[in-house]
Amino acid sequence: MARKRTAARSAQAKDQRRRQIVDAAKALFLRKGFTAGSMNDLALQLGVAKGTLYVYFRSKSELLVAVMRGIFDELAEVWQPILSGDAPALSRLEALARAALTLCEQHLDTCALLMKLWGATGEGETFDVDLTGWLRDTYADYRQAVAAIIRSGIESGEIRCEVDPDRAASLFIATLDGLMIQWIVAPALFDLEGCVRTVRRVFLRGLQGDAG
Amino acid sequence: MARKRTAARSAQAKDQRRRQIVDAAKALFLRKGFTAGSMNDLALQLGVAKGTLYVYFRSKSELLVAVMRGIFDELAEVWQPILSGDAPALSRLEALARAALTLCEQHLDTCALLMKLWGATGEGETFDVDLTGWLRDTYADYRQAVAAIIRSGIESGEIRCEVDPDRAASLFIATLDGLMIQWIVAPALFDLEGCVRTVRRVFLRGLQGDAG
Amino acid sequence: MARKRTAARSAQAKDQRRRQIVDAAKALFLRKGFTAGSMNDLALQLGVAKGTLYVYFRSKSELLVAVMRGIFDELAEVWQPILSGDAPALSRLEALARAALTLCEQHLDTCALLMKLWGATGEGETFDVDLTGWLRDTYADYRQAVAAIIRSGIESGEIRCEVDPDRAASLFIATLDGLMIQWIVAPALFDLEGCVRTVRRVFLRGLQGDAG
Amino acid sequence: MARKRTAARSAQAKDQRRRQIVDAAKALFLRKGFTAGSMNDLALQLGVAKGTLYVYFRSKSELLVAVMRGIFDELAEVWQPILSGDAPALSRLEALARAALTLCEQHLDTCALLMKLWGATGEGETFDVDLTGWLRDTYADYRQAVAAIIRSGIESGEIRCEVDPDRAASLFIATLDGLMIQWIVAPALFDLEGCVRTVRRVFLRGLQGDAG
DNA sequence: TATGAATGAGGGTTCATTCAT
DNA sequence: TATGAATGAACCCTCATTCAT
Repeated sequence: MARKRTAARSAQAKDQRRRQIVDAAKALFLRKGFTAGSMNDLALQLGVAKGTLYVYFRSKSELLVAVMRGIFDELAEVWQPILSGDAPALSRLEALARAALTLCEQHLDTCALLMKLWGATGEGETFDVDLTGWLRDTYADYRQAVAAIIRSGIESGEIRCEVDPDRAASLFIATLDGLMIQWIVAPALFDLEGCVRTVRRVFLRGLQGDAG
Repeated sequence: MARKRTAARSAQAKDQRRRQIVDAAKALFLRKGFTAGSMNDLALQLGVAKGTLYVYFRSKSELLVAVMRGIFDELAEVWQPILSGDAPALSRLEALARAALTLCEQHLDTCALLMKLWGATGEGETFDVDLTGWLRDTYADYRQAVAAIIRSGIESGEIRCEVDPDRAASLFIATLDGLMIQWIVAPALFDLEGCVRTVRRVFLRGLQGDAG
Repeated sequence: MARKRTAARSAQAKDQRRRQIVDAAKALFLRKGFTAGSMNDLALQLGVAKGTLYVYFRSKSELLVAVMRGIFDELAEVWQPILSGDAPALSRLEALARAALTLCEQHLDTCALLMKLWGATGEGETFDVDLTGWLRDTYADYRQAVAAIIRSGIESGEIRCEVDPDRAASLFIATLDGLMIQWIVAPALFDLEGCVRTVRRVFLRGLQGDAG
Repeated sequence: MARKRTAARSAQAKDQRRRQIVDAAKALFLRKGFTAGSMNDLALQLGVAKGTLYVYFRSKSELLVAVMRGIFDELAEVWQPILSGDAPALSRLEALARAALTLCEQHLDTCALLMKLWGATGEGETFDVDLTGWLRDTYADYRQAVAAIIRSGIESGEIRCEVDPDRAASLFIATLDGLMIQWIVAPALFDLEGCVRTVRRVFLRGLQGDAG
């Protein structure tokens, strides 16, 4: 019994340590990029020995995967409630846009990192993990979820029936990704509400039935 | 006279060599990314000595700049005629989208490189050149050109007057960038005409006046 | 406790390794000069990996500083007792000369290295450390110490009062440096006692009061 | 006849070119040291192609020899008249010291270069020319010339007979070399007349017969 | 004679990773 | 579990030298 508790506590401690490392790695990769950010830097910043990192992650690549997963988990956290909600389609799309862009605004650094990491994907072609594949699957999941919303909008008459739900979902996500890029390149130029309003007035309006 | 011709021939040869190097660098950076792609690889691929590269480019960064310039020059070549044309606004926007996406389709590698390089921008201390600034300026130029088209569309009544030209231009470019990303991540899923059609049916339709 | 002992042993081992590297660097720089002697050579000679050197010294320059410090420490070890002794001035000066020249004789290689390193000082942009300044200060220290001896000799009547202690100290050190140079250039021609005798018969005699 | 004149003119032009290169090399080696100063720099500074340098000098080492020869030639120019003059021994020695130190003062940079080059002597052990040997011979020549003066001073009774002319000559030259070193290390501290006066008051006084 | 593109060995330095402790 | 010394391959870049023109 005592043994078990100890083990549990230990497992918990290990998890916490892992998280600390991932957080530090996130900050490091953001500052320096994946290739340029070194395990040495990371160890120094964490105040542990270089070898310790390899107790928790088998390689630098594995660490990269953990960091990316963390980023997409954050997005999932804010999107999931909206995706599984039952509001009208157009307002759910607007909510998704607002949620994604809010996340950008709050964690512009994280978004920048996403771009950096994504540029690193496939780099050196020797990753232990298929990052590109994982990214593709993640994108597909989101597209399907958005397409489902659009499809429901078409059924309810909110959205014109000639719209192809899958393609429109792609376009929707593409728009958000593209806005994120611009935000990163020129942070000063953007404001959340302006973007959301334009998405509503142009994109969502484009989806809308003529009666709308 | 013979001297002059020789010099001219030599200058031409040098130019050609430069171009060869840039092309090879483009391919290399695409495959491996900027940081991971080494000058050694590049020399090997070109079948020249490492030192030769430094006869043509003072540093790896300078090579990167040349590569990026080349990419944007390609885009400019297809966009410029459309931007300076006098077709109706909506059809010009559609033409821009088709041109950009066609370029993506034809040079998916180049697009991927663009993303990679962009992720690398600012990575690792400093570049010899302010790449980020240059990228930001280039984006701004394109945004203004698109905004001008939209503005003319509003004047001609093609586009609804409540649309903010600058924001809509941002959205337009963002959409294209975002589509490019998806294309890179999952090349199999996309087709040019489908994308253009969706841009027309959703985005452009969203811009259109009610009369359209 | 065991931990502590281990740490102590480790620190000691590290110190020893450092010393090994400095010694090997001394030998290398002597043979090839600072710029021409490479870290590669050094590693090969020590039988360690190139990277190992950078565990102990951050850069080649830092290694150079360590080497120079070592050389001057040797000199300080033999001069200090004489400088702080209380023998008559002239015999102390003779002792200093003999000590310095003996060191030259025993470590002709070290002397040659000193000259080489000194020539390298200021060579090639910048060192991490102000070697030239350090060298200048070290020289100044010795000059002052010698001047103090001469001054005491003047007070005791051993040395003529019209001698300028500071200038004479300079001349004394210059003579020793110059002899060192000749020794290095033509090792076969010199013998310790001959030099010391000539210093006594000419230089010290020149300092002496007429009564001497 | 015309042929001959042309050849003469050409030879003259070649000589002039050689001198230009040596001068530029002197300046370059002074600034950067021998190893760090590159043929590229040199060509750039001269405004000629890299290959041109190899028309006049077979290698970098040969250039070094030319530079060193030039430096010693300057010294020879001021010493020769004194050496072959017939003034009293002590005043000739003083004249030599003044001449050498004046040269130092006027061309401190050249002296510094001498030290640098000298440090480079034997560096890499792959010189095409035996620089060390040449330097040793040059020193020997000067020592013999000075010894001859001292010997004549002994004969005339100016200098005490127990002085060993060869050793004293060594000491004399050593003193001048050592002063040069100090001058280079701390230029601010030295003045010509002070040095000469001290040489006279201490060194030459030490040589002098008791009657002096 | 003069050129300058090309070379390729070698420069100092970094870094992910391993392993004995 | 945690360490950190050691590794060695790879990094970008420099440079004396050559040779076809």
